[in-house]
Amino acid sequence: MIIAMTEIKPSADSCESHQQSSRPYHHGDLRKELLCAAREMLEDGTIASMSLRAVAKKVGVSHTAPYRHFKDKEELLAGIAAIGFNRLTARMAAAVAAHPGDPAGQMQEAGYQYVKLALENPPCVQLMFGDILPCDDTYPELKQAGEEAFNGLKTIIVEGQSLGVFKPGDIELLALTTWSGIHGLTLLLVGGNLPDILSKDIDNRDITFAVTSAMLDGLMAPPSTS
Amino acid sequence: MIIAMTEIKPSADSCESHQQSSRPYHHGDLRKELLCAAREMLEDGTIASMSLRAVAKKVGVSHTAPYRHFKDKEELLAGIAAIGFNRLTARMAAAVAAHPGDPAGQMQEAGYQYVKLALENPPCVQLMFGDILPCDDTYPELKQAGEEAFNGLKTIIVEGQSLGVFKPGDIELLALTTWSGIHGLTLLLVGGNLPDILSKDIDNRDITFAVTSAMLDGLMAPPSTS
DNA sequence: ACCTGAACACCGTTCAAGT
DNA sequence: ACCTGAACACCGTTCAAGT
Repeated sequence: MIIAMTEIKPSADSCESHQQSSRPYHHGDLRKELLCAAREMLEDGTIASMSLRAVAKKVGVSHTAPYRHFKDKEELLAGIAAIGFNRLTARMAAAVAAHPGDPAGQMQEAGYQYVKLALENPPCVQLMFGDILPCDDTYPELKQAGEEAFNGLKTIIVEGQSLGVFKPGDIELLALTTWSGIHGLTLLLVGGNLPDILSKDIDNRDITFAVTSAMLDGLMAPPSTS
Repeated sequence: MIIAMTEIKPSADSCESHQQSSRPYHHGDLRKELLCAAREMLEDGTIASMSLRAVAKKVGVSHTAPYRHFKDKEELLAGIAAIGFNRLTARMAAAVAAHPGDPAGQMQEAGYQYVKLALENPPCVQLMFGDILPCDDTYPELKQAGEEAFNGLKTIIVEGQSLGVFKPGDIELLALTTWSGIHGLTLLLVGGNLPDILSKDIDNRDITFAVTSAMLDGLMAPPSTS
């Protein structure tokens, strides 16, 4: 069964203040606070440099308190990755809404949103796709969040096909192809693996649009009509 | 200046035995042995689980000995990543040689070689592209190895254009597009992010060829001639 | 030159104990 | 229920000392 793309959670893009406030012992929602603080720490640093102990200290609890809410450091990381997928899904839906009836435009915009999100928090992307977390049923929330994001992409392709803008063909395969292209570009940009390759004055939006265009049109020359 | 793709080193695909042998104090080439042992440890485990101390123990030296040969754990990791790029370059060159005069076939084969190499040692790919190591001039050997691999791809595109098989257009951009597609597919496969998406009986070779075909042909429907 | 052992400041995780 | 502090087995890294 394919999971339908249901409602898009607003997924509050910001976090409450997590300074150690009034209550000396009981926090309002320590789980969320830890998740949020960890996400922030990830933004400037690596996954390895984000220690559970440091997160606990930032929130103002002892270094063993997180174990009341997460079995593991891994479980915390899985929570962060799930948030990442939810945000991606939300932005893709917004991209679709912004270009009604224009699947190619939707695809370009969705790709750019993907790139932008990734650049805001590269280590989070690493968490979502870097083979760090298990993709099986260990973290159902994570798995479902990932599938919802993929379904968002498939929706664009299905609409493109029904409008006759995209070629007919296996949806899963076409979705995988476009996902691969955008995903690969994103990771190359995030990883900084494109240093001298690109002209200096071209920005990420232009690069993303250029690459998605090339992907949509294909590389092969049209059959000669001679 | 673009660095030309020079000679392909055979880059011995296997390692010498690294059991602690005769010499009690001085090793023949401890640097290489450490690199090799670390690469092997990476194959079954994660980057985090591969500790410098464990590598040293496996080779049979004290846990501080590696510091005679590597400034850092990071420097060791950079050495492993460079080896990965060299192997990729070599396999791409072999893919080109296997399909003379057929750029599309070269591209498909190169893509498959990329996928295959990645699946043999996923954490190594993470090291090569996962934003873990700096891409600047900190590790010149690593940087050059990466550029050589990218040049191998560009070579295919240049030949394809001159034969009229591929569209004309900016080479860097087309190379980036195909690299992104293959790179993204590889990481999705390595990361296990494609669990229920794919039919169970289709193997990686078929998937890779299908995706690269879709990339070469593009997704857009041909302009209607009505 | 090359390697060792002790030492330091960090981890993640467990567990008995406190509120 | 929720949190703490001590304790354990690990890290990476430094440094004086050994061959």
